[in-house]
Amino acid sequence: MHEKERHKIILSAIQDKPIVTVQEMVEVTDSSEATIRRDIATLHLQKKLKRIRGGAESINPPQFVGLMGRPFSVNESMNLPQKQAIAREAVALCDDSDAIIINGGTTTFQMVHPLVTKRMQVFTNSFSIAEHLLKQSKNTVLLPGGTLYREQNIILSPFENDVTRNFYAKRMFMGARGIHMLGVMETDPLIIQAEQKLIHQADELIVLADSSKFSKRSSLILCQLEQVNMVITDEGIDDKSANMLEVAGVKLIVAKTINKNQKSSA
Amino acid sequence: MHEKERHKIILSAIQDKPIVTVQEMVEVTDSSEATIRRDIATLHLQKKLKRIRGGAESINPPQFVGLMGRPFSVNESMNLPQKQAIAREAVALCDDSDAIIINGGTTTFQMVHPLVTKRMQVFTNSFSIAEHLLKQSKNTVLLPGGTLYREQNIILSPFENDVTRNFYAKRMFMGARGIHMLGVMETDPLIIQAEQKLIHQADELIVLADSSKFSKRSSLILCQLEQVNMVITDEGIDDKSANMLEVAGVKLIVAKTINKNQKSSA
DNA sequence: TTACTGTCAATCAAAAACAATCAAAAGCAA
DNA sequence: TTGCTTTTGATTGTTTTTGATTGACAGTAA
Repeated sequence: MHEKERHKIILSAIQDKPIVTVQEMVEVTDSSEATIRRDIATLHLQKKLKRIRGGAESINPPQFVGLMGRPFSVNESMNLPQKQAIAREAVALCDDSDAIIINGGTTTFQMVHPLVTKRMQVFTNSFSIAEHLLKQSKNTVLLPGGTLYREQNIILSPFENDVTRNFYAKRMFMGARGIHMLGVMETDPLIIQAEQKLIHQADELIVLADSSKFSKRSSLILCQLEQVNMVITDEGIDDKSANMLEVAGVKLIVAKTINKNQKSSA
Repeated sequence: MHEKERHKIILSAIQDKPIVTVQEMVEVTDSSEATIRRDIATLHLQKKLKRIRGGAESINPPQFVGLMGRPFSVNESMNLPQKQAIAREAVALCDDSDAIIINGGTTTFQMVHPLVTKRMQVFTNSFSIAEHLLKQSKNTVLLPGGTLYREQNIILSPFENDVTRNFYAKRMFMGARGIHMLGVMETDPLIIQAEQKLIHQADELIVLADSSKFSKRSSLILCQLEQVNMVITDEGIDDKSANMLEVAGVKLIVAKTINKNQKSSA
């Protein structure tokens, strides 16, 4: 992995949560401690972050306090600029007074910020999204009932009788672990269950997935590609994947990442 | 866990309530007493808090932060020590692995703190309680589905089919606006509806009400006194009210506000 | 009184993080 | 390819942080 790439990842991660550790970055970038330390030292000199013992700290107080202060799997804080661009596009599709469903996930979480100025009805099983929308926006927030899972900050319910069935939305926005010819893929069976339940509660199904998701396959199929109305991704998507979506009849929106220092080394 | 993280946790904990103990922080941060003491000593030197025997104290005058950072209404922040004592008694009734229901309210909210060290199943319609328990404790947290009301930080649902019906608890803890011969009283019809739905989901109904509530009457009757199994209040309760409860067959617990050195922590 | 409990400071050893160094690997130009 | 430079990973020993232990002290109960 290139130095620039690592730097991007580190800076992204630090936007999501106030502190990142060297160890976390080692895992994410698959490089050595020494390298990460060098990176952090470099970025510190560039005043992009503050070096602290054990890792790095955001240089300015974070505007978004991260997902409930929980240690957020850093793996998922990758590609943050892409996710933000994708989320912006997603929200751009919505009007005030729309009713939408947002599934919990790191990409969908980025919808929070552009949603702040809206006044919509938002149904979400993400505790984090609910929390932020409640505090920072005037949107109506609805939640399904169930158990709160700390790991994912998500509300899941094994029960069928659920408020979910009483809510019907114009659009449902969903993240994914991978997008493949086989379908939209996820890893966690519980999440699969929750998302499948929600898919039927909206007119349109829109999947938010940064381009890295197209190279990934996961263990479980969430739904067929044909069930998806639209995919929003970033500029990194390859032609083969784009073609695959077209064949499946899925509309594709490519969100442009706003990034001055975008070196197209990929 | 890193020093900075612990410091943040300690400082945030101290904002939630006037004093935190070393033990609490040990459990929350999963580090040793020595480390917490060092942290508190450091923060004391930085004048971020005041070190006291057994823990730390907020440095600025008792600033009640209340539900989700929203300031309490003056009326409700008034009897905070009483409410805390009442809440402590309430939690003292519970064992680990109990399943309980907690209704949203300023008195019941005070149960959060003593609950931090427990490992129970907590069903609550209070977003604030859920939030704090999720972040600061290891309790299992369950939520009903419905709409999030900003005003009260409560989840309310007009629908009958609800996870609520799938949860059955040993005890339900409920606040009240007033306790009167006519019954337990509330003001908000929506809250009445939610609480009535929950009353049937527990073996015992326990009402938490500081003594000022006995002089108050509100507009709506939530339930008859006879439905209540127990009332927990503070030392300010008058004989007439105590007698009224006895006649109705309600067990009464009087929580002692500030005794010599009451450490009723488990 | 004595025994017990909780708090605390001092101390030490283990663990984690670190800086410095060097050799291997990767990149690049001729 | 060779030769040179940059980057990386591993190794070393040093420093910092942490957890556990000890004994001292104060408050409480018997």
